[in-house]
Amino acid sequence: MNIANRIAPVRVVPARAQTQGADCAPCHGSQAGIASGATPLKTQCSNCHLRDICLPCGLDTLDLERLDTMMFGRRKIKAGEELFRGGERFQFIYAVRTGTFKSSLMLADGREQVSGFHMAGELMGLDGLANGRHASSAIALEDADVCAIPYVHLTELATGSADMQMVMARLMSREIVREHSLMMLLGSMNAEERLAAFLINLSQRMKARGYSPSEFHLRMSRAEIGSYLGMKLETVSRTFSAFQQQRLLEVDKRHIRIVDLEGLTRAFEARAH
Amino acid sequence: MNIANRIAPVRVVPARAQTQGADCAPCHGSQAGIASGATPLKTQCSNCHLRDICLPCGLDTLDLERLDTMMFGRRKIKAGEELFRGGERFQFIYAVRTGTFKSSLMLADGREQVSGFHMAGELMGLDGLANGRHASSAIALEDADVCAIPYVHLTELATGSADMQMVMARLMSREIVREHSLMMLLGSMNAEERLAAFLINLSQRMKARGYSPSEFHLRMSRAEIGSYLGMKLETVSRTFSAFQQQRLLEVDKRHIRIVDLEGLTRAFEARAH
DNA sequence: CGTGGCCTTGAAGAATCTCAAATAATGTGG
DNA sequence: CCACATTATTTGAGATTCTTCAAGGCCACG
Repeated sequence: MNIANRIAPVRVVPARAQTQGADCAPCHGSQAGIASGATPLKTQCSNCHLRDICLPCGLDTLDLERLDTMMFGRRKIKAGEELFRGGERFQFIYAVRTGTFKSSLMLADGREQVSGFHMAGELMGLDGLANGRHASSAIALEDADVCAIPYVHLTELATGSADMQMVMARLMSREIVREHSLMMLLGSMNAEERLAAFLINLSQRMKARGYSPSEFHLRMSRAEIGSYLGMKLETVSRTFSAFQQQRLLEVDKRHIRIVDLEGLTRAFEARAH
Repeated sequence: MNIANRIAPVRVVPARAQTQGADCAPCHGSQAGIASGATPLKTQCSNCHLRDICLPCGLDTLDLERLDTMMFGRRKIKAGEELFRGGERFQFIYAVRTGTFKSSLMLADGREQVSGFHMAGELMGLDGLANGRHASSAIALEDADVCAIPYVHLTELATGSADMQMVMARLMSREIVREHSLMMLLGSMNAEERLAAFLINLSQRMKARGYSPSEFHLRMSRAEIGSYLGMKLETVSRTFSAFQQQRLLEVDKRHIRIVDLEGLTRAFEARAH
């Protein structure tokens, strides 16, 4: 089993059908309830270029049509802005259309812990159901664009369709599994393994979206990577340098080129014992 | 905000209604599909002493009656035995009735990472939905007794009831939030903070079940605590000793008495910065 | 009463963090 | 277009925390 698959998306069987606990969603016309920033755009899940890796993935034509009847608002978020904040009332689930987000948890003393990075087709906000309030905040790392999916509508839809219910449940479960991987990583890996796992996971997600899996641009800072991986930014930086010296990567600031994927994979399987 | 609340259960509003992503479930009569160990016992959710902290929590009388019509199998597990294993086909969600479990993830190289401890009224197995296979294993830490809840039945029930759907979704979301807390802990706390958080969380869960919050018996070994908290067993042991010297605890092997809860709470809020 | 498992403790070593400084990249206002 | 402020990144060196290795004690069990 490939540990990299456990780091976030977790893709196991047919691939396509499980990109991540995140997905795109139908989008056409804004709707009451969408807070500021809603743009009256008309798009539908069935036409969305992300349909295969997003929410509708796994649904049959009938359910897809029903999804299309929903009026999802679109929302544009500028780099650095919050999509939602921890503690805020939970109303929507958000599907990333373009851009990248980080989600993070706040401690009373102000410490921040990044709990995930989200790219096109991935969902955010699932943690809000528990208490009716978002547990985490979502912040755009670059200018971004999301579908705001009213949770109540989704529930209504699910009431009639077992498939739809299944999809929802699976999405949440996938989020749980994704977090499992992160726990694993935080609980029992060293710096090199963590960073290797992170990069391999990113690589796979880029690939799933049609981008080069071996060369990409990081949207997050060293500090954010560090927070996510449970290490200090200096350690992240040093580990990047180490990988470069081992000729596994070529690093130029945020531009990454994976030179030796096999080696990188070994880097996080190579446990002392 | 109390970080302890973020360590596992995460209880925010009225308390009762959110004990943990785990719950008891109706139990009467065994049913086809329950593997070995099923015992034909007849109990119903509505009569279960765990009903307020388990699955039925939050359901109205009608839904409760519908739950009662389901035939849940009971299963006894001896200390050290597996309830289910990672990779196994997902069929049931399990509610702890008596005893304590640990759930853990396996890495290819054999390393184990404990991802949670589960006590009466808490649910296990929610991570199986994602791929139709359990991602983690559940092992009894002492002789235990569970309700095996066939997932498909639950889905059927949910198809008719928005409330039931809500309950399910909330359970899963709670699991996500619970894991958030662990991530936070693993990602940004030192040994003392981790152990303090762990003990405070345990204390709260004991209290919610009617046991003394200040004096209890640990069901897990130092190694298991260590795995869960991302530290070595020796470090766990040393940290226990340190707390004892600081007169926060009295520790006798697995018997714990919290002498100074306030101090313990400070112990994991007291960050260097 | 011997054996194995679990826990505690010490001492040395390794990994990571902290502090500090230099460099590079970016944006601002003149 | 340039000087300057700001932020992100890299790198070094010492401090700290946690781990590793090792030894001994306690307890339950056969």
